[in-house]
Amino acid sequence: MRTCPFSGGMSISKRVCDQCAFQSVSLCNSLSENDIKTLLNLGNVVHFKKGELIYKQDMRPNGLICQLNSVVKMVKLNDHGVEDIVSLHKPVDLLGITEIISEIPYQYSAIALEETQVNIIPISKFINLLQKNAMFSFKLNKYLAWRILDAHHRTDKFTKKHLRGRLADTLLALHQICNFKGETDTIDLQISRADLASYSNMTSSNAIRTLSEFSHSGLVELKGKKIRIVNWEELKRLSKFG
Amino acid sequence: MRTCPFSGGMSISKRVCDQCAFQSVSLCNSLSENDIKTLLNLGNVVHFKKGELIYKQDMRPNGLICQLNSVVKMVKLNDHGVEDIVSLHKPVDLLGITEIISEIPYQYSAIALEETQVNIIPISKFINLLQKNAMFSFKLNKYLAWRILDAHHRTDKFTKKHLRGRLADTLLALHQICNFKGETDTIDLQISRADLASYSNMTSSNAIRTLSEFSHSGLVELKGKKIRIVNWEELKRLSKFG
DNA sequence: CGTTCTTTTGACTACGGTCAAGCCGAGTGG
DNA sequence: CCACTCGGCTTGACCGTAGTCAAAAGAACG
Repeated sequence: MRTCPFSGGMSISKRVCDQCAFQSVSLCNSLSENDIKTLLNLGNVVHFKKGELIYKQDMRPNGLICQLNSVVKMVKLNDHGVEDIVSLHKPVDLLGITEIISEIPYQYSAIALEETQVNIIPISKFINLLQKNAMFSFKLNKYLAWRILDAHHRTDKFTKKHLRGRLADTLLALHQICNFKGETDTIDLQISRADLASYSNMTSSNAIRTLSEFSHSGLVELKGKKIRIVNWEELKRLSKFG
Repeated sequence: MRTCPFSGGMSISKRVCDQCAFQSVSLCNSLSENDIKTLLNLGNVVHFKKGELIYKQDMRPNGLICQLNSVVKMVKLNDHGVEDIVSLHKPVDLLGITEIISEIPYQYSAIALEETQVNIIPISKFINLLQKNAMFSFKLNKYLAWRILDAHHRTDKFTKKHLRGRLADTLLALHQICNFKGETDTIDLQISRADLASYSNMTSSNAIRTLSEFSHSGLVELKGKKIRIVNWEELKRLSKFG
């Protein structure tokens, strides 16, 4: 089993990346350990507290963020001034890379869900690396291609599935996002029901309703914000179509 | 005004690419004329008739398709065995590049809407170019980044807009797709109402209903498959939110 | 222990999907 | 030249999924 051994360019711990779902694109699928080291050597480490804003929508990027420890959520202001959750990122991943490469302002805000460190790589150094190192650039193409496939998956999720399917999909995705902590069946993320809902593109009323439906039919067990997946098979079946 | 002067590596005609909407990603935004020439020199030209299948979903790619002349539609089989339209591509564009880079089977089928020529580049030659030429690889990163942004736009279209907004968005996109022919206000594409509907993620009943609503309120004029956009401002307003 | 925010549940509403019938237009044959 | 047929287009009536709104219960914070 391939491993993705990074944590902040400080200490090197093991993180299993082969479990990465389609939905949680990992840098480790395309970049080698040395590639990531090369990248991290260009930047410096910055500390963020729980709930802190890493960068803000509409601002111009001034550094590529390499997320090293905890889960980061991407949010976007909707027409009603509410922040919709767009995606969740687990370590190791690159934040804001699309905007940097396209030379546009951030499309989303990035928020650390837990206390975390990130590595910030100056844009010029990153671009220089890409323009000089064909193999690195090639691997980044692979990473971006996966992000495209992931985006298509997301569209399919929202256009082809009903409440139950979307929520099941979300739960499986959340599990993939936070399973790097070693927990097996339990989703333990500090996200509200409203976040859960907007990640599934539904109202929180419906997310809660559907979740309690899952709970009553023995698919999951709810303990506050913690969700334990009981019936994996049925949940996967629902996420395919239900 | 920048121009994108390609047609099949055979004769060189002018195609304006600066008009490219966000929705109709063009290769010319990221690759230079010389880059595209370099690419085309690796492959050979193949001719396709109107309605002909360029490649089929679930098959393994055996060449990168560079689309040179006419509009190509991407379709995906849905659960009911019907082909949903996923995207439309105008020249010059690369088809199946995501699958080739990710080394997976085609996610969609590609169909030529009109008689056309494509340039087919052997995968090994293409990969070799990427791995050797850092600058080319870098520019392809830009292209893929645009595709990611485009995919996000698509998700937004489907999750945040109602029938009218989605259809307005589709009409503006279709115009961008086929305006390379020189027509100014008219969308002249050989696609059925059902295609129009599935491109807008709605039933054909609703696409037709909404289209005739647009027609009655003077937004568009319908002449068979041809759609002439009359009230651009209102259509753009609707596509933002309606 | 009260204030405030989040979660939960219920009743109502509306957007959009389903289904079916009628219409139009192109191609075919009498 | 005019029925006839067949496929896509159009419209209407009905229904189901999911959004809105509100009220109450619970959790978190000082």
